[in-house]
Amino acid sequence: MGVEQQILDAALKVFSSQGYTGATTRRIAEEANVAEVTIFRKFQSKENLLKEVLIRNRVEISELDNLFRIEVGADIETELLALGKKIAKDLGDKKKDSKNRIFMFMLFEEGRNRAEVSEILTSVFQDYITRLSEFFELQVRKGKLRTINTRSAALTFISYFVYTSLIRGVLEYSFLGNDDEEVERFIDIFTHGVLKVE
Amino acid sequence: MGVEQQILDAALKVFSSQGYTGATTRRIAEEANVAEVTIFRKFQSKENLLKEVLIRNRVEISELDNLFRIEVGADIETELLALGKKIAKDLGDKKKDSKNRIFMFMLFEEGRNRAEVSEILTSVFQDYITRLSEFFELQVRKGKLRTINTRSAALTFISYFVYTSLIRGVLEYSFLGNDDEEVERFIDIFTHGVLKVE
DNA sequence: AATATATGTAAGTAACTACTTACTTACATA
DNA sequence: TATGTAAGTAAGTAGTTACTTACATATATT
Repeated sequence: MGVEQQILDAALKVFSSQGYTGATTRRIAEEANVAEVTIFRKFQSKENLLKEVLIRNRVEISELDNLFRIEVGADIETELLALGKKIAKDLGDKKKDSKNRIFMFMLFEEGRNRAEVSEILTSVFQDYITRLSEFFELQVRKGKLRTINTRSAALTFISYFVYTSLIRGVLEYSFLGNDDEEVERFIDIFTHGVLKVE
Repeated sequence: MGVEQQILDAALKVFSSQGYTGATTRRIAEEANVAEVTIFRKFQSKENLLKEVLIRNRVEISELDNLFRIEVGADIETELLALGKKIAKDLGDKKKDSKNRIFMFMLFEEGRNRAEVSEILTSVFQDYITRLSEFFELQVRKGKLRTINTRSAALTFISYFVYTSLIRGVLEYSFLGNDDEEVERFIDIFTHGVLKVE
């Protein structure tokens, strides 16, 4: 792996856990197993390093495509469940080689003060919502879902997964027990609603 | 207003917008219109100041009580809508004198590294979820809601409001249009589900 | 063998930050 | 009037941080 990539990976990791201000170039260099000066030779400044990390971790449409390529199940609930589990896994994934979505949460804070960050967050969010909306739209046309506002459905869906992933990283001990069971209960509510039908 | 309170208010504001590491005692002093040294005389350290801010902004049970005191509507959907609008308003409120909920979002970041912060977040989260669960539990017993996992319902509900409030503060221009209409669409989905019933 | 390139080591700079110390001013109360 | 208290002013300390400079080393290329 090239030195640039080592640095980018390390930066992603340290920015994620310490935030932009909290992350030091020294710490990033340590994590990347390079000399600190190498960071400046390759990326000029900490600010620019953040930008590069941002650019290279922008969610690729192709990645999203992959996420939405789910097996067509017998019923829509099964399909939604499969999609939900996939998204939950994707968001919670902490493996080094996978794009670290936790990074996004650092960005929520940074985004309030840095226009470039806000811009990227917006585009990622937009991609996700659009993609999900299209999926729901399709299901409505197929007659599997009722005629709802698909963007609102997408937002409801996304909210649950991003938020639970967020709190999982923060709360002392998670009351959210097993991933999959929790997702199943959400999908149940999302599919059928909470209302008692007489 | 006493000097302590001025400092606490300023700290809340600056911590919220800059994060703990990004906030400087100098900036807080400026915002509070006091000399920097006064902060240290009153609160000893920046760390301790954060703790005090945390303690004094802990969501009071009585406040939650107030939030859940909603009018009993004709149907459950109307009640949920009223509750949702109230929560959205509470979370989005940026008035100076109201407890600044944006602060919570800073805490999500800080909570990953600071046990005291995580502890407080956990208890606030727990309070909210418990309170909402009880509300749903009651509605199930009343026969207004079907027999669902009420904690999951609460989590779904909370997720939507916290997440949308989060992105509203970050994203460039909000695609989320009007508050109330967006909430209405969420409540529709939450109540009836997305499934098409034949 | 000569040279260029990529990296490391080490020392340093300028700015900033949390926090301290010493002294001053304003005001309330005894 | 004298004294205590809460606040300000100002200067400073010690540590950290982003970033620079100068020099050394190793490896690949010509």
